[in-house]
Amino acid sequence: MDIFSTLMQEGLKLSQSEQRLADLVLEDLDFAVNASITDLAARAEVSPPTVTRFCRRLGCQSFSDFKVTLAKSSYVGLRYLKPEARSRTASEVAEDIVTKAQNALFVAHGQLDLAAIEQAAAVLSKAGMIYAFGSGGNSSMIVGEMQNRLFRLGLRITTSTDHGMQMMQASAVTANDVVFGSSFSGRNAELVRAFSLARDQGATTIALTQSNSPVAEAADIVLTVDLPEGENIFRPTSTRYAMLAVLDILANLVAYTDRTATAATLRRIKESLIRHRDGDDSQLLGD
Amino acid sequence: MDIFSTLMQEGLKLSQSEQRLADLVLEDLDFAVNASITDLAARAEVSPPTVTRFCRRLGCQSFSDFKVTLAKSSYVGLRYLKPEARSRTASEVAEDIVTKAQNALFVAHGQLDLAAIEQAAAVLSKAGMIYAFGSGGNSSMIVGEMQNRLFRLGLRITTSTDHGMQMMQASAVTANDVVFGSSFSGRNAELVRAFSLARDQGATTIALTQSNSPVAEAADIVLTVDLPEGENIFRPTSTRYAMLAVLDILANLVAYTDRTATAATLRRIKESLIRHRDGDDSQLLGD
DNA sequence: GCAAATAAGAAAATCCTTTTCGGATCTCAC
DNA sequence: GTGAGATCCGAAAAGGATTTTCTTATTTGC
Repeated sequence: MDIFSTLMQEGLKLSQSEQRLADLVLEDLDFAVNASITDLAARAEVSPPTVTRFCRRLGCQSFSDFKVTLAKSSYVGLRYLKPEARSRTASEVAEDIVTKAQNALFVAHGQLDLAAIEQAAAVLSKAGMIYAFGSGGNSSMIVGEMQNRLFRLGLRITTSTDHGMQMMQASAVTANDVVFGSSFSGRNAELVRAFSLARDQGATTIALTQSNSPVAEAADIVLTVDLPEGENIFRPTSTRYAMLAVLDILANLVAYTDRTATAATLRRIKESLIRHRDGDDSQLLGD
Repeated sequence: MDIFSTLMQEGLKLSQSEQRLADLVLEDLDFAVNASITDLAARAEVSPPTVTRFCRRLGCQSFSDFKVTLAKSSYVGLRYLKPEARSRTASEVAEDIVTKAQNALFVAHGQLDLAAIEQAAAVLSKAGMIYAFGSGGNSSMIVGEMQNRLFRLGLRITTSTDHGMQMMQASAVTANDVVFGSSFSGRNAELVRAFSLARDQGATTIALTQSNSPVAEAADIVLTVDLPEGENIFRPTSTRYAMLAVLDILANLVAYTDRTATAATLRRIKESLIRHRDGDDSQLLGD
């Protein structure tokens, strides 16, 4: 368990002085991580022994252990709390985007519903045919990646970003098929309709979207990614990174679900990669 | 500058004892981060003052400053050095994929050639027409994203994943155009040819690829991402995350290059988003 | 209202870290 | 070679930081 989350959680039983320490640490992580025990104690208006006891209560052996743990575990979360910086220079933009992407991964990881992902992996690996639907720039990237990851495992998968085509395909599925749909906002009404049509046919539906959204409610299995997005319209959404990760986890689990079944396909891909590595080939599989 | 990279770099001028410390730290970061100065000194067979001097040489104020810096900056890198873990459970797979993605972002951020990105942004923002080329699952995702990010800024951009079409388009460009090409391996021979054709026409070429590769050498501006990829064929490449980040930075810089020019387009997009947010619309722009 | 538990600081002890100092080794010009 | 100057590095001491111990409130539960 990560110490940062521990500190933030509500139910934590702390005494008055310890709570003051916790607040101080959360409020100024930079200070907490760099200060000595006496400085920290002074600023929280407690005595040094109280700080030591506080660290022990949080599961650390000593104050320095606490500092190291804090420095490690909160590195990503630490920057998350800072107010939106107005970045202008290339270096600021780079820092900001990379940080946001790492944060998105960090937060999404904490939210992961592993049971749902495992269930989705099981369903996908047994599917007769997989239809991956998504529209708009971001979701169409996601379904493209979905295909890119799953065809390699020997699964039968097609994608569509066209609503008309999605409706027709959703009407044509059989009970053994799976319809996978991605929607960032969760309010893609056509996707909801496509799910509904597919469920009428007895197919299983999987949504990758925001929780408590129409799309989420329309699907059998829901993989949720709920991230706060900044207001900067110049900034591409960092949710993409999180969704990509969910997809990668899903694909990986599908691969592991039935290793013997996917092994043959993967071996062929690997051989193909090795065979072409030194030739004048365009490295399609690697690219 | 991140202390982890500093430690690894070759040209660092360290004395014998200091080198022994550096080796020890790199070899067992976990120990280095948790040990006291006396323990560390004892294990490196040097005296405590030498450790203090070592920390100062690396730009830290004190030993504890060094430990915190190490814990912070190497948190991601630290796990990177660990041998490939055989992950099986869903939770392990998730942890592994998220960590690798964060690592990829972390490492790529450190390698960024900001000058090249700024140059690319300047060239793109002034381009008459942009052609984005990439083949294979990963690179075609990248060029798709490239289009997704740049059309929003009012730029004229088309993509192609088809070599034949790429050749034809590359032959048809004018001096004012830009050809952007992505290749994970850097050995996409057709892309090299397309770059060469485009340069013959006087167009500017930008590559997003591995450094010192044929594709990198064939382009005017090179945005490099050099990441070691594990051997696990089941595992999707984490380089995608890094490339996506480079793209986001690029797109953001393009947006900032000429705010007045892109402002109009962005405003329309924003209005469109707001107008459709509560309607029965598929949220195309948001998705 | 009182025993037991808990909380928290003062003081002391311990341990860690840094500074100071001096000896050893190396470098390099002559 | 050889001596002046650098550099390296540990011993010892000084100075803090951290923890332990002890003690005194304060709270809790009965």
